[in-house]
Amino acid sequence: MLDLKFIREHPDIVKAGVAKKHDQPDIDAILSLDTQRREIIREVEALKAERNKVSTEIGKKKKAGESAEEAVAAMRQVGEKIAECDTQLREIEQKLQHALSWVPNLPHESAPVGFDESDNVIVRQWGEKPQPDFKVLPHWEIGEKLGILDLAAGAKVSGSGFYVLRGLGARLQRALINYMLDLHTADGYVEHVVPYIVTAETMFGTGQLPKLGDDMYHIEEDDMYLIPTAEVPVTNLYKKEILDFKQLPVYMVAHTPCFRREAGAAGKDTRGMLRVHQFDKVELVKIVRPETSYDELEDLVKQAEKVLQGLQLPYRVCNLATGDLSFAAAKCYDLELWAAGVERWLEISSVSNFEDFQARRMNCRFRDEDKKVTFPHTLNGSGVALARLVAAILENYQRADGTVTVPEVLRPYMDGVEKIG
RNA sequence: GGAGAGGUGGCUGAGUGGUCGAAAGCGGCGGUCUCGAAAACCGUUGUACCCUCGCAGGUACCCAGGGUUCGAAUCCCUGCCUCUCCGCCA
Repeated sequence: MLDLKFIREHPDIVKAGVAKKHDQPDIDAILSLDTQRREIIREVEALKAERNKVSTEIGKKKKAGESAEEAVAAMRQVGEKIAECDTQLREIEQKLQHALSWVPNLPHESAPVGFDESDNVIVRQWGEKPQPDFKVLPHWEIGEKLGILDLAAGAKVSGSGFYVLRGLGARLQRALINYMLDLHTADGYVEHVVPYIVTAETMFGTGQLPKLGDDMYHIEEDDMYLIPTAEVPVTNLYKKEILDFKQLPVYMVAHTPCFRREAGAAGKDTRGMLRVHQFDKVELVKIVRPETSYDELEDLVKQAEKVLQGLQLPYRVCNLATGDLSFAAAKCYDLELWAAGVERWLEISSVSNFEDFQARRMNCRFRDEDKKVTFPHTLNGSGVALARLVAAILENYQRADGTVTVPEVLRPYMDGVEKIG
């Protein structure tokens, strides 16, 4: 959520910012509602001040045994007027809140202005694409051959878009999870186990609601949502809190499944495990002082890169164009992993700075050295997403004889197994 | 799921429908004292919004939302959460 005061004082900046994101919320409507709101507040507060004053006097008179009929009658009328104004005010504030909740975060100046992903800027690339002298099979083929990936079984149980890992395939995923959690916790991120089902309010806090409601699984009976990312429960751990500045920065990590309806993605990546309704992810979340957030963002990207470097997987870092930024993000780097079988760069991590956008929605604040209460900045990054990572390993570590080498860092997590098949 | 109890400021905990944003204690902060610290003493100690250049004002908030009333932390209704007991269950 943007600061209403900021919108009021800098409507042109806001309009230009949302335009860069190719969104068109009605900023003028917000400004007009804000004006109306303040007018009514002034009116109703003056009435309330009067009522409070006179009511106190009535109390005193009654105590003294005097009659106060006139004042009571007058205040009854004032009370009616107050009720009217309050109703009006509530309506306006609801409208304002609604309008405000649909305004995206503004992009940071260092995000390249552009329409979509084709305008993303490649910042750096790490590692060499493997140059195999044989035909590398896509992960779904090698996975099925080795008996470690069963897409048909996933479809049988849950329909398309679900996968089953078996034997060393399942073991490989578990090894990856442990490897990543160990890596991050060693660097100071505190491990968490969090709920996978959250309330609508929680979804609002990180900005998934109201705009992205269609992409999530909703449990109607309880009005609860399956999390699309651990970012949601982990960041919201701090909603409605006032932190002490000494508690910052907060570094957290959690492994969770992620559930996505992928509405609107029909027909894309239908094969394999590149776009599925459920996948696991290790997520990093930071809550930091505003003035440090862009340094923290760079560090967070490096933290995610560390995972891929450890696995010796070639990747590149992209600075997302404004038009490709998500609703809540001010700046975002994507990590894209090269997959030798499908011969594509796979988006495997998204590392974003939300500035105070989420904090304001969650009402998470901190008290600084001068006791001033302000919003911290929140960041998160995948460290990293699993299904695609497993896919990329099956492809990049594939050998001509149809076996797959286990990346060295994972062997301690797999009883020393060096290859699958 | 059933029965009961309860939700008050950072914490503990008081609060007859009127002067209560709320006693008291603890904690925190500032000061006096001290070489320094502890103790003691004094002072201070919520958030949001409206208004103002600032000072000063004003409004709201005692889990949340409604209601009764001239006036609600206090009375009524609904919801949520916590605790205890029972049932069910990994």
